[in-house]
Amino acid sequence: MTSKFSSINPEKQERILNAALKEFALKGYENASTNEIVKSAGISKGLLFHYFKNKKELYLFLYNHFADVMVKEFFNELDLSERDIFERMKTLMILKNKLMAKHPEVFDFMVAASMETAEEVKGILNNTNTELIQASYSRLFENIDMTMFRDGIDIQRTINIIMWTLQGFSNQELEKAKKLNTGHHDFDEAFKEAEVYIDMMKKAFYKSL
Amino acid sequence: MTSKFSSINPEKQERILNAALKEFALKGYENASTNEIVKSAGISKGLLFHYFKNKKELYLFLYNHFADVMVKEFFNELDLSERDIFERMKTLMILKNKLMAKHPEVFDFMVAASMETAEEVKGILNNTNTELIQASYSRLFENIDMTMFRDGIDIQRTINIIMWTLQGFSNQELEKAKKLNTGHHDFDEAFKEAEVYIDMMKKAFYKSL
Amino acid sequence: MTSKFSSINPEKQERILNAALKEFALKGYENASTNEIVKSAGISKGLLFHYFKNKKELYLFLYNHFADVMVKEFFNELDLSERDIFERMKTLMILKNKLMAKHPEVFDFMVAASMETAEEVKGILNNTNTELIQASYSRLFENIDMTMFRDGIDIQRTINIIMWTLQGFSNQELEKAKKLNTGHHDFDEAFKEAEVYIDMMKKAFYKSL
Amino acid sequence: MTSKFSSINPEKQERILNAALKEFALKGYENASTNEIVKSAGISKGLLFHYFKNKKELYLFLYNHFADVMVKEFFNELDLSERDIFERMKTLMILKNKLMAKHPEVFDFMVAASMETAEEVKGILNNTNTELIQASYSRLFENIDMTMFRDGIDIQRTINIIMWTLQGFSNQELEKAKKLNTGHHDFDEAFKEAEVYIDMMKKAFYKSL
DNA sequence: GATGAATGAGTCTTCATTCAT
DNA sequence: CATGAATGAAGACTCATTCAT
Repeated sequence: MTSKFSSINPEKQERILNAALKEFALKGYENASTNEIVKSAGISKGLLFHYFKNKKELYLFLYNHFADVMVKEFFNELDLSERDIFERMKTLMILKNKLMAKHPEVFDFMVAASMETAEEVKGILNNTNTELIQASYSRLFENIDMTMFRDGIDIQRTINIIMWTLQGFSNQELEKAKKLNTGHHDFDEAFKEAEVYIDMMKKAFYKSL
Repeated sequence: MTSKFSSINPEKQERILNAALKEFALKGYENASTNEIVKSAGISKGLLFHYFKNKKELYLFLYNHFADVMVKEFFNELDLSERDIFERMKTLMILKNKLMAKHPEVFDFMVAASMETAEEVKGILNNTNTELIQASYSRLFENIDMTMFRDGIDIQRTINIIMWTLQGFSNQELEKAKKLNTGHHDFDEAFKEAEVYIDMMKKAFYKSL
Repeated sequence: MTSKFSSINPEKQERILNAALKEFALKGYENASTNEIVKSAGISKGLLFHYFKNKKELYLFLYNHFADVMVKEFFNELDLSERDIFERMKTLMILKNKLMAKHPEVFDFMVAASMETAEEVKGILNNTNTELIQASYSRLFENIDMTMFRDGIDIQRTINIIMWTLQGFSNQELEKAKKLNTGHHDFDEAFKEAEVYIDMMKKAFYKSL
Repeated sequence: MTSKFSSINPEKQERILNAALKEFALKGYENASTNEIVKSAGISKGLLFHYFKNKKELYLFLYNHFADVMVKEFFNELDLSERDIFERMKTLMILKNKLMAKHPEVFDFMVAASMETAEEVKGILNNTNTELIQASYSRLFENIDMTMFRDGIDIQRTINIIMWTLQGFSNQELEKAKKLNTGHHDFDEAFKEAEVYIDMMKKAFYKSL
């Protein structure tokens, strides 16, 4: 079914994908209008349903497509040879920010999708969702240098604390940015602040030199 | 406009509020049907729009009403005389669980509301949202005993680490529960696990005895 | 669901019923357009679906309604005290012709309905169909005078021959009328011709005087 | 227009014809989907409309084609040298049953076509219809032995009575079979029953020996 | 206050037909 | 010959909102 779509003019593909992405990101699955999508993609009503047999299939295709795109771009740039967990997390946060700045609508869409409540789409999404995310997440903590942690410490749980802390911080910054909704807020300051947290956690969980 | 509603038979008020709560929690703002609401509230179409000039106003009223109810019930039961931050956070988590068990639909609604993507409602909600949440959040960390923390430590940021960690843990447990969707999962075990994290953080951030 | 419809302005009821009747008779179930129905009934799109929850329910209501009307009108006027089978069949044919002249669209609709192939509607229709028709048909042959038939003749099968013959004749005349589609063709002649067949059958199956 | 079609690979012709036959028989004219036809015929959309300028022409071609096929097969096997009307009618009924068993889809299609309500197709069909049927029907009663009938009897009308009776009986059996929708019902019994009617009519209309 | 009939723009989806390749 | 991308009108049905009663 999707082969039809994959084999057409890439420029048109992109137009359709972007139109759908924006509409779904903005309005959610149920409320998004296929009418709006075709209008802003500049194609006819019939054509959309020639490519995707219904709204749901379009949505799922979008989700898989962009999840793929983002995950690939992410791991392409992520340096997994860095074995210090904090360095790794720092580059990870920077990378995430770069991607968000580069494809903000894709991020909006993925976030909206992961919160999607529409019955029709919820189940299927969660499955694909977790597969991808679990596969990806586990890679983030592969091959970490454990020798740096204090002796006797519970490393697995410590990693969790580190992760939750950095996530919490990251979300806080995001919220701030959204509130100001000045397109770009001061990333440098945010990273300095992140370093402070990292230092606090190093002091707490790493062997003291 | 809402004065009309406030001055009617409280039993009918509740019927309407509950009908709307369920419908919005289940289907989200856009997809919720005023038809279903009036049917399950046992009132006429016209009457609903006599009380609330449109769907949006009804939604906002609901949100404010139940946010109020929950926050009040929360702080009613929360013991702010306990000055040890970990004890406070522990009772806070327990309280949250109790409230979720007692009013699951209200929680569903509030969560759904905070994730609401519908344009019409998103903006306004966030405003009200943050006012309440900021007012509430700041109270949670009032009058904490700072003397327990290691000397020279950055207390404000340490509190953040503690909070983010416990939130992260809490969310993880919620996700697990959702995935199993057995009505109730093993809370005792979860609390034991929480204590492990708390002990780790005490060791890291409190003065060693 | 139908109570809504039954309780409105009878003049409007009739407008809707007639509009739907014509559309369904002309185009069949699947091809009939609810758009056309509302347009020719002079009501809004929403209103039709306020009365009938979908096209199918409207169709079924129509069918039951007009089957009822026709059967009632039919048996109201049919004289079941006449015990001679040929006299009875003659009056029956006359009556059928009168009804067809009086409500031609209803007849078109009922005939079309009984031939309806649309899956959605076929099953349900056949049930109601046969109940009504069996109940009606059996009454047509109640209390016939059997003493007129030749001795030793198989009366039940003879009645079948009579019925099939008169039906065959009736259909032939209908076909002729349709082909000429002059609104009215010469009924008198047709009845004289019917009498000829009746006389032939009397000679064949009745005792000779 | 049809010359294009007639001059292509016969195997492909048959594939297209059968695909269309099935679709039209199953869904009726309006509801049949040219999409389904091309899919199940394994040809492209454009090609179908290259052969037949539109859906209607395809339908009409099908109808004429299969009417021809059936009529030819019918008269091929029908023995017109048998001059006794009842023997002729008996073999005719048997033949009809054999053809129905051999080409059920064709019969379904022809029956559905003769009941077709779609405006576009109704008129044209009836014309073609009657030409064929009249030409065929008249042959069925050619060269019948009139000497068997009672003296003074109206032979033309008697033949009608015989025909209508046997048609009526045949339809009744078909209805029964449909109601039971066991693929095959007891034909032997049906033929015995037919013989009973035939004997009754012989007694009534033939010279007594 | 209370009712529910009425509206009509909007929803997704289908379909015969055309035409550039 | 043959393809299948492209069209857009039409399909059934929904829904928040209004208003006469």
